[in-house]
Amino acid sequence: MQQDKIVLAIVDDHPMVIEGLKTLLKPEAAFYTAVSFIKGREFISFLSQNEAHLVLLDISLPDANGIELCKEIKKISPKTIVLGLSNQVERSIMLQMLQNGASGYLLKNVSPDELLTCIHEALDGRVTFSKEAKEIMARPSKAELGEVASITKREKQILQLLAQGKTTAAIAAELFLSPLTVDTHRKNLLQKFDVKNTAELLMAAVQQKLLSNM
Amino acid sequence: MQQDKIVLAIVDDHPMVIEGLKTLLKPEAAFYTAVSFIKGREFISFLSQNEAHLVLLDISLPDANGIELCKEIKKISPKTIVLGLSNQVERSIMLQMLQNGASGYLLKNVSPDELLTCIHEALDGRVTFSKEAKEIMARPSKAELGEVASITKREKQILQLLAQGKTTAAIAAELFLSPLTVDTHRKNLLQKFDVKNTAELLMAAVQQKLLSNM
DNA sequence: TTAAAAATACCTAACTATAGGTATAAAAAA
DNA sequence: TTTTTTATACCTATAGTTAGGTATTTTTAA
Repeated sequence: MQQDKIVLAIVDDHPMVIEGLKTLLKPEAAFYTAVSFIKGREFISFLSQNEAHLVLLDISLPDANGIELCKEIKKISPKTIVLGLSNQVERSIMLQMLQNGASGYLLKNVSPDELLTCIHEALDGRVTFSKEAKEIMARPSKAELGEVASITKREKQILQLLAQGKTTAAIAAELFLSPLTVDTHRKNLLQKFDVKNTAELLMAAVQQKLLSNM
Repeated sequence: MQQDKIVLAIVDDHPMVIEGLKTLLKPEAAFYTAVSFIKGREFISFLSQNEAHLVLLDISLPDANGIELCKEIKKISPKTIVLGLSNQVERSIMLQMLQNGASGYLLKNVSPDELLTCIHEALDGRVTFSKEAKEIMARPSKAELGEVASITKREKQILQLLAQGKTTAAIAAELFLSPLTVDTHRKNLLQKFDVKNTAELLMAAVQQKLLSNM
């Protein structure tokens, strides 16, 4: 009773990672057909004509934002299971991935066993994380799954000015606002990013590339 | 005329990268014996008892600083050729690696062909870079062209902790220093970078790529 | 082996950010 | 059109940073 193989896509700009994943998947090669893509957009093209059951999606691709890509994938093919794959250990990125429909998140130091376990779990419809990713997710945090940092225009603007070392008062003067208003925005940013001061806020913003592209 | 195989070591905490590299090396398996290590220290132990002709050394290992590790390797076994391997595109890291005796640097998006070419070149005694790494080496950074604040080890350490949102008191506790000392270091940093607060300091540090590696 | 640089530690006072609220009007979404 | 989100503004306290220093010891480089 031979059923069709599961189509497993790998999207990663590093050939060695692709090869590594393929090798780690070999023990179960009987069940999977692996296809791989260096570019995020290539996979989107593929997906519009073909089917993929599960995709291991690198978050930091040169030609696309992994988080946006995940959203796009789920829009084109809602049944495709997405597992985020990255070196990035930011909890907020993981949360954003889940919000955009991902079924889990693996850090690139995943062990061979974990990799296969996570793929099984994801194919069974469960949400899954690699060991280290799980630890990060377990970390206590105010930000719940529903309220992930999506910042408003005004907040982005204030973030930018904070990054220039400006004080609340200076920002207020520049934007013709009350310093108290600026303070409120800053406090909201701290809450959204789940950080406790401006320094940490800016580093989080840098990591999420919120400061470079405006 | 069968000569002994070249011992090629891979030091990387990601099993998938190790597998990927091994797969990419397969075409020339006749010439190489590949050994791999998840931990930097494991390789150091190995090296004290065995020989390795070339090592592909991941720069960002959890248990060791790649740059320091490179220095250590060259001390134990000066003949071992070290090729840095990383996702990190910081020119300063590459330069530090070379200073510590590395024969080149590969970014993890290296293509299969490049990988083999670079290994050949390194074994021939030449200094070698992957395509993208070469590009980065070719353009001197802003940092090197101009006004770079030269900061001390201690200052770098404190900068890193400030980037984690830690307060003077917290940093002092972590480093077993007086808060007043930490404060002095922070003040010196502000002066060196010619900025007026921690937020601006961190952004300047990010721009000069002083925070990504330690 | 000196001189310079780095790391250490202290002081006072002023300034700024952070925590934990509340509240209202104007835009956007549902 | 109602509901939700965004942007606005305020309050009280406390915690933490910044601006001016000075000064000793320990390392590193010349």
